[in-house]
Amino acid sequence: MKTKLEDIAREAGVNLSTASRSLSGAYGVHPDTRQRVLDIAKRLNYRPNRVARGLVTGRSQTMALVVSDIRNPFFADVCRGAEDAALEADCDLIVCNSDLDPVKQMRYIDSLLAKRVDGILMNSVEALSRVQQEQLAASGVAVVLLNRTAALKRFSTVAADNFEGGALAARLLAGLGHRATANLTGPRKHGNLTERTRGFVKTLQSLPVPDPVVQFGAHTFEGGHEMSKRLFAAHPEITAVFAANDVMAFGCMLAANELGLRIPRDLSIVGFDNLNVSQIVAPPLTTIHQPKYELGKSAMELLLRLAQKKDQEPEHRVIGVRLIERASCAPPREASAGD
Amino acid sequence: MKTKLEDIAREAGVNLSTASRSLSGAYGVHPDTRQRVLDIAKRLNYRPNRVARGLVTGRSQTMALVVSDIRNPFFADVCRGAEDAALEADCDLIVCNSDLDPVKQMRYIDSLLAKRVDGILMNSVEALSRVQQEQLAASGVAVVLLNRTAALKRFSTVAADNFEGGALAARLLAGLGHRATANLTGPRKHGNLTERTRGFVKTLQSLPVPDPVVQFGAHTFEGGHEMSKRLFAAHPEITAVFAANDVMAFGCMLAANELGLRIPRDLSIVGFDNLNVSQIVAPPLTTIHQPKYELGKSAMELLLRLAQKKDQEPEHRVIGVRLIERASCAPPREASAGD
DNA sequence: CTGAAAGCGCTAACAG
DNA sequence: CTGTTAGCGCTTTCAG
Repeated sequence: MKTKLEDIAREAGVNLSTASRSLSGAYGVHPDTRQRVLDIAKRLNYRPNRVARGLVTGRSQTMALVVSDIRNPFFADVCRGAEDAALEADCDLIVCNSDLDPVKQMRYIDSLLAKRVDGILMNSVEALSRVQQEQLAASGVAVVLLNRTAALKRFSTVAADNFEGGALAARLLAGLGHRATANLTGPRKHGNLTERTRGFVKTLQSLPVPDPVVQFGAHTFEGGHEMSKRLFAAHPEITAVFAANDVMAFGCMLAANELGLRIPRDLSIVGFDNLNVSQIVAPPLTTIHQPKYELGKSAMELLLRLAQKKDQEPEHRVIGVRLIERASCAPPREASAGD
Repeated sequence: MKTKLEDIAREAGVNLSTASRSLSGAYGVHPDTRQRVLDIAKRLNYRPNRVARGLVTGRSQTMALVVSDIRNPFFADVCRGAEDAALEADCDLIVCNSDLDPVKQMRYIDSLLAKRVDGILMNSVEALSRVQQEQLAASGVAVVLLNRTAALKRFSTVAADNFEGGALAARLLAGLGHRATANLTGPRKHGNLTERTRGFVKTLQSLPVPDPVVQFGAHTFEGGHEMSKRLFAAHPEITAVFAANDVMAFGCMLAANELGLRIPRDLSIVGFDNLNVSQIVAPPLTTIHQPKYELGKSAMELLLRLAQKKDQEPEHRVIGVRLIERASCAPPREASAGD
């Protein structure tokens, strides 16, 4: 039914291999012959079967991206950057949502390896057991991680300077006069988020300013919402919160609204990511900017290089962040009121 | 290097086909033999090569999703729904960002067909020429479209009731007393968005209320921003705008803020999609809700069915929408001030 | 420059 | 229940 190489070879009166060579643009074929083959291929609407080719070449021209959830706008940006880079190398991109679930993540990896993808770009590898990580490394696929705290040093990584981002938030809030602070962060195994927390806590300690109360939870809108409700109930003295990403910050804002807390009068909030929407929430969110699209793009470019030439040294790129000051932060009321 | 079926067959002292049968769980193999093979496979960390299997079975266990831009949270939601449904059927999902660019879209389709994906879920087919659509239909892949205005009736579709959504917006705004309205919409070829516009315009006319000024442009945050700046400059009399999706509405809100227009005092805005963030923008956005995740999931389930049994009648599902009233709409000032 | 032939790793008849 | 035998559609030596 589908026209195959054999059909066009027969039509052109040449051998299969000549047809193959003509189409793959290899040298060693007479221009006329080649043109003839090309014309016939076009006329017959020929589409080379890439899975057959893949079987012999061992490359699938397919990359994979494993993230916790594409609905987080951060990952959507990363995904777009990765996809654009992949497209330039004529590769397609499979996306997988792991929800940070070890079972799910391993299942995906198995499937990807079975399909012989050329490379895997992963949010994180922390959910995997040591043996699983070993297996992954042993499998030979190119891997690059989107965070730095890889248990195995052999994986390449590209990530934002999360520690510095947390530090930036700490300095801002402390500078404004906040002493009772909190931090909303993701699951303990989430490398990037806990790095931000570490930067925040360490910097506060160095200033010195009292330790923040840190809440671990789901790094989603809902997670931020839940954590905040609990936080405000247990710690009414809190005057500022640093959310380890913007969507958690949004959840926090919602919780604040529900309790009648005014931002930034009663509560200062700083996020992390600088999502597009963070400039139009109420009030516009002060946040740490990281170049999301570029991060995905850069990571995919590295992955493509790794997939091409094996046995390359792992590389570790860290990407700068910066503070974006908007309207969600102000000095604490107590500080000015002397209460 | 990688262990293959032959290795485990040799190790188990059975024939290749017996090994194959044991692993694929087919009937007709002695439980003991089967268990032995399974054990050896596990011990050797065997991963069946799915591309080899794909070559013989003709199925790749891979689906594709072609959207304009995954960074639009609407598509991220749809994508997640589609991915979850695909996962249940043991399929992976390739995602492609077309930017509604005909060349890019066709290039993706070519690549997907070459890889023999089992099905394609597409935002739209409007960007394709008639012949391209014919080719796609002739290729035999299962296709389902995420909008209803398919030029070719043979493609299945699942979409929200876009016309009704536009009508809902019209009735709300007209009921509030607005007479000078505008509509921000996407490119003319964008089926869903123009359908919303049609519902809006027709309903206004039936009320009757003066025709809105409709602006066509990029259906993105930036697009909404640009269109709004132009709109407010040319039509200062406008008191209400219906944006054909939430991200354009956000862009509109930004433009309004920049011009010092207060929402909803000076300007009412209604969006479409009911994105998560629309409840925390300033002010919370009145919008038309459509079940995004479910839409993607339902569409993928249909696609999976189509991919399984060929020659099935195309199916057309339309999913209900509803108005979510929040704080971005109010009666026009002129109406009450009598100006 | 072109042809013949040997696989890539797996499944699927068809026999036994 | 198990083994034998053909391929799936393409690339790639190796000869000519």
